[in-house]
Amino acid sequence: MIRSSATSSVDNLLLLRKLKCCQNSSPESLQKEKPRIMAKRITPRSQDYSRWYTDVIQQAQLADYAPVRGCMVIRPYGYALWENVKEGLDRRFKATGHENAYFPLFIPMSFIQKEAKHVEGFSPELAVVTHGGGKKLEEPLVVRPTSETVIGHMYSQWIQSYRDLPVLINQWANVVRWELRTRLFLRTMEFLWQEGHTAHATYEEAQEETLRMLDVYADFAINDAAIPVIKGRKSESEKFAGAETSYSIEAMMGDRRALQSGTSHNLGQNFARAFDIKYLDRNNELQYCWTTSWGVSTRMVGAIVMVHGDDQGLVLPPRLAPVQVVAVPIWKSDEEKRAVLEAVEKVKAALDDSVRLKVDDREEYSPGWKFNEWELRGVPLRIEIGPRDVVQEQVVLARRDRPGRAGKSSVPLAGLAGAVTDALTLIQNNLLLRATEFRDAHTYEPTDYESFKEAVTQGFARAWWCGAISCEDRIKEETKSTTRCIPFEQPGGTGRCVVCGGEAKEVAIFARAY
RNA sequence: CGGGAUGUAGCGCAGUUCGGUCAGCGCGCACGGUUCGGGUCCGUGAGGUCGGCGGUUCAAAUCCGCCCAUCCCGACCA
Repeated sequence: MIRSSATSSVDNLLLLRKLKCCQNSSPESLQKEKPRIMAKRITPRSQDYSRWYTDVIQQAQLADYAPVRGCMVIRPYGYALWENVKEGLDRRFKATGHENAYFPLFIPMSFIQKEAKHVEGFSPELAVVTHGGGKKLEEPLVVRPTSETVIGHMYSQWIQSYRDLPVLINQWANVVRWELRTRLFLRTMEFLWQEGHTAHATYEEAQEETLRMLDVYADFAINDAAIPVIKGRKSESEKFAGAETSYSIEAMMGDRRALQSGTSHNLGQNFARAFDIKYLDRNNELQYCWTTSWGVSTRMVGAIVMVHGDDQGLVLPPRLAPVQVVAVPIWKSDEEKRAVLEAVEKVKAALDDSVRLKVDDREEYSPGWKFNEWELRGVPLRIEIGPRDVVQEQVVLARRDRPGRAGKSSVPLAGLAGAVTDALTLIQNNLLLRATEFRDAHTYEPTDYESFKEAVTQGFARAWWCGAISCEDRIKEETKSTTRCIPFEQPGGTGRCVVCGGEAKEVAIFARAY
């Protein structure tokens, strides 16, 4: 995964805190403010985006900070979301011929050191176990930051012949990278992910696999997560440590910064040579395998939060939402209660098979309170059922993607299931449309360096680049933005490098990134 | 590792300048009532070795020293 200098608006944050102190100490503001609202309020995105992000995650109960620095606890609601992400990906992996397996958490230190670029890239962020059972270990064990090495080691034993190829294995696991600056879901010291590892007889097959899995990621992101992504190749300086070529899907977050949301690597024969992964071909000649690896992590959850969320909280795409529909009954008298709950039973019967439905019949909270709560938690569709609805044999549907009255409509109880699935489809499509429009509205095509510098403060810059590292470095140094990827979709022809004016054969996407 | 800041109830904070009813407020939580179509309102109550250790003092949340933790900036980052 690619990371780059994350300039967050910390100064603002500090300022805010100070401001808040001052307000609190002023006696009149202390008494009359509506403190109840304050307690559950989310910082508006426009005021402080990163604070909004953590507010939403904590208040929606996706995750919480762990007692260990840089680590987080994924709470049941957040884990349910992750499980849906897993399911969507896993289904696609199986459909493309992959099997799941599990490799160990501990990796002998010497393994990591076998591939030169791999060591170089990973050593600064390794967690190393030196003692076990009260004794110093002969050889330190690395807590896996990724598993190319152990898996390569095993592949070298499993693969003898071209008949054994291809090997198509995926594993769902946790990995550890000793990060200095962490953010919930986006970069934590331990995170959950999936890592696919494949071995092939030829470069072409490996390349095909690498691109196939990138397509799988893009398909998932677009169709399940409703996140538009740009597929492309990583620049030399941004590629995976040990890869021949890296590819990624890049998405634009709500603050217009980029987030790499999945990567796929053609590892060439680098790991095959380091781990001796060889096979006999049809001519009885010994050949090195060609391997690939590809991964998507819990970072995807962060992307979902940042792409769709608004100032009321989370907005979850229906395909992935742990709760797709929440029903809130409303009543005053016991009599009404009976009638309303009876209607709720009908709703349940109509929807239970087709959607993930939750009935919130808690009596200790008012309907208004529940509305806010479930909006904060991002439930795509709400059903309100009160006495008036019972009389008219209808319910009120409220769409999360259109807050307030605008998103409400009355539908008859008869045929509710159809109306609900239609609404969910509508919401799913609308989220993707909205995110795509937002991204496109903030994507620029600067042709000179001055406008380029402005563009990367506003969103994505799609610009000609000569491919020189010096130009890339200058951009990074002067604009804090990085090469996100060289998109597959190219205008064709040649242009002038936006930095040096030299001949450029490709355009690249530049942006400030997480 | 360098620079900055913070640590007082589950959460957010006041109190620290000028040591002495300084153990306080709001939210949350528990109980009772009242409300319920967009975060009802009222009452009662539980809850804290003031980050830790040491020092100064008749007296320390408050002053001094050391330590620890967290956050931010920088460095670093497939």
